[in-house]
Amino acid sequence: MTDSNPPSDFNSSPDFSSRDAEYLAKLQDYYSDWKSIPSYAKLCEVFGIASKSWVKAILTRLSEAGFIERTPDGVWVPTRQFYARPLAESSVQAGMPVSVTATQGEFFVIDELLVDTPSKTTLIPVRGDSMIEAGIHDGDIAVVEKRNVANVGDIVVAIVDNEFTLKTLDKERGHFILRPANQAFPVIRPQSTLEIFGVLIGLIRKYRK
Amino acid sequence: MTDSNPPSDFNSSPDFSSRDAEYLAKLQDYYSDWKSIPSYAKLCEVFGIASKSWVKAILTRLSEAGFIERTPDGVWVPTRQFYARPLAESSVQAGMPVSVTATQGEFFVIDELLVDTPSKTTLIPVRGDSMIEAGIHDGDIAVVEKRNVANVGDIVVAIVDNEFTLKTLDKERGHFILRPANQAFPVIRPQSTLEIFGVLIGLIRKYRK
DNA sequence: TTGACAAAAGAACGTTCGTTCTTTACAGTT
DNA sequence: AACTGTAAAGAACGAACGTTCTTTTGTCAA
Repeated sequence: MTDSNPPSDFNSSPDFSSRDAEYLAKLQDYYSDWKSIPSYAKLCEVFGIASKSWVKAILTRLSEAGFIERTPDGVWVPTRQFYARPLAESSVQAGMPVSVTATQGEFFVIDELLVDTPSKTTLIPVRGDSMIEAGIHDGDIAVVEKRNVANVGDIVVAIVDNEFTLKTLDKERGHFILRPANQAFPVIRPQSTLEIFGVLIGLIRKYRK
Repeated sequence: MTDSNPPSDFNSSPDFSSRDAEYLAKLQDYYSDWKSIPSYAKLCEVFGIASKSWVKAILTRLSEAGFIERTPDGVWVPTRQFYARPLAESSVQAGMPVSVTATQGEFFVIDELLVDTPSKTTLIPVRGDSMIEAGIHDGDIAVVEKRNVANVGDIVVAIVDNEFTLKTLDKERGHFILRPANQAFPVIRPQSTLEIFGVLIGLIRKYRK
């Protein structure tokens, strides 16, 4: 019974059986705990079987299905697909509703989606409401790429009078200014030079918990 | 010369030398490529040294410094700290500026921060402006946990008349309703039963590129 | 120039690993 | 009851692995 009961609709590798999907789930659980794919002997325990050669056969099929791969040194490692989050094809209309059509689409790893250069990226919690009209709320987490240059229109973390602040960078009569996205707050016109700490490249919000 | 030139200010383990920081960087680079910590022999190449026993000594120190650990089976695995993003202690005041004091604080892995149960979490792009007053913009990515129950006040992805929509769940005279966060849009009062696809647990925004 | 110590190398060894090949168990079909 | 294919088990083996212990190299201070 090969693929008579496919595990899900995002894989159609011919030799990937529904039982393999169970093995994949167990491997994903183990990896989620330990961030490592263990030896064949250990995988016997993880999979609940007793045969190393069968473990190898399973991993080979998981590899052909694109969930894991081997380094040039023969070490099994996960692929993107292994631990990625599915991105639904249908977007939700926050405006008008749209038909429920497609199911599974692309995959994304959130971390990789938001971070280009990890060593230069930092997370900064946002306090206050001065950027609320830009959809940046108190409690949001700003993903900031540290660099001291920015373009007009960028939202930047600037250091003004030795203080951090998050504002939109703009130019007024040849001088850089920092513009809040809240009419209750004043535009900041730095007296001396304007020092840029970094540029906002992403935003994270976590609800409830 | 132990720690005469510390690698950075977020670690003060007594036996963690500045050279160990270089080894850590090389290990992080390798791990970033292969998502795996290889054998001691391979690490000799990675570190540019020739001694397996010295590799072990290095890994032991990295372990004591909290960057890696061993599974019960002896496999080296990274800790959170190994590949985490720093979270600045000072928040940025989107409102009023705050002094620049602290430097490095906690660490977070964005993926783990936003996702509790990977298998039930999906990403859905947001289209339209009906939730804009909740700071949810066109083009944002909704992190949605798939489940069919929700509480009043939750922002939910609901299926109304076979259509997806993102709204705040509310109750009106004993009936569930879906409330937009934009006065230009109408409250949705489902005729039949209201089907919940999932609950919004997070939001991601990516600026520019 | 000797001593002391850290950094690194090297050798030796028992264990574990992945691989290959052969064999068994089981279910469905004829 | 025999056939067929899949799923799994098991044995055997050389290579690779981690560990431990000993030795060398380099550097600074006395």
